[in-house]
Amino acid sequence: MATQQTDEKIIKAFSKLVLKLGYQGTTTKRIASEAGVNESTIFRHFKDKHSILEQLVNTYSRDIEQIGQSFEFTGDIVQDLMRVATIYHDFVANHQVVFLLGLRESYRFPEIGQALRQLPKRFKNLVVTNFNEMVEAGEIRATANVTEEATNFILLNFGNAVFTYAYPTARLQVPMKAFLAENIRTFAEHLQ
Amino acid sequence: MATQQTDEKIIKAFSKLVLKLGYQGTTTKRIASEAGVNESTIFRHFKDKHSILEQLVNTYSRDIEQIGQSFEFTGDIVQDLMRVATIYHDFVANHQVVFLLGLRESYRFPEIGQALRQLPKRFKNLVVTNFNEMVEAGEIRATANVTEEATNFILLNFGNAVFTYAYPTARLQVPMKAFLAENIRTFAEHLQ
DNA sequence: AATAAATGCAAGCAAGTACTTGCATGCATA
DNA sequence: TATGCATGCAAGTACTTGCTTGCATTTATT
Repeated sequence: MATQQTDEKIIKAFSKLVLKLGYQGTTTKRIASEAGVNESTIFRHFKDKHSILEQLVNTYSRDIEQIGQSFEFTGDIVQDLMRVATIYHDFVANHQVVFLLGLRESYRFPEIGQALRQLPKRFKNLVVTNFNEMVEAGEIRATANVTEEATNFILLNFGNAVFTYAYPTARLQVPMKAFLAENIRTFAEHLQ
Repeated sequence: MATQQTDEKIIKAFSKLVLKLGYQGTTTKRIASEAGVNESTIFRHFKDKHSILEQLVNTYSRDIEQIGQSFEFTGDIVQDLMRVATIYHDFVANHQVVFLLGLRESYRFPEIGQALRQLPKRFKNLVVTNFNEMVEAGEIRATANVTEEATNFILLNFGNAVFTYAYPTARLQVPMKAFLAENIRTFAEHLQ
């Protein structure tokens, strides 16, 4: 029942369609057509439609654990925050489907919400660790409230990501590169 | 075909259900039951299901134009930003349904996306105006990049709103009052 | 009391949905 | 060449959805 090639075709089609049409709009017939596969074949590879999503969420969760494992702080706050932000946005870009489905359908699929929540958690830890080291090193002034600053940093990046992927046509949107180079820098400099 | 009372019952039921069940999950049969009204009555008041949503979006758009019309800056940046943030979050709280539907379904209903985009625009204008005055008044240092700071401010608030309403059960979430009192203050103080 | 408007009720329709089934066909491996 | 596996194909099932219709009943207005 499983040539991996077909699995991938289905997942790829599913992903592409979900971005355009949402979960419900992504019907099994459309998936089949987009994947160049018969509808019945989908159900030979996946128990049901929901399992396709499940597989994507699993990948997402597995990838989350890799985040920041080999991250080395440079000691320069501006550089460090820019790198953290870059990692964050790369991750979201590579998991757009789960990210968006989490926004749109987490009320219906609690497990996605569950998995999604790990992301800010993980990044907040990373940032808090960094901030604490920086305070000790004198790179951040001692009066700074580390927790709030870290939260603000995450919310800023999260807000930008939602804007970028949920409203691809909006105007406020800052191109990602400029956002990382300028807005994150602005934020970081405030801490010094 | 129109006693306003019934109109309101339907809209209220629709709103309540959409928050829990999303647009597609909010079936006309459920609306009827929640509103205590016969299903056919819904279609005597609204052309179709989508028109219920339309009416909410119209209200949203009308209300947006009121924002900031009578806003007077105090000259104290911390206070001003806290007030702007409060107005923002009150607005979102009063229009949760449209805000959430915009997040979830704007790919399907472009008009909602359209209406939603006015909100950050409007607020960004408000903030930029304020910032420019503050720079002249010496309340914000002249070296500050007004546009980026304003964008960051909006994204911060937006991110927090999305977190609050899209993931009501998440843990990173900062209670709104604390967010306004502390995180916004932290942000504002950086500008001085 | 008489008229008209708003609603309830019950049945139903057309279209779409996820998913199934039985069989024929192609393809690779042994 | 023969066997088995993955797929295509076509038809169909059971269910849900938005929406309609015809008629009886209530409610408000004059």
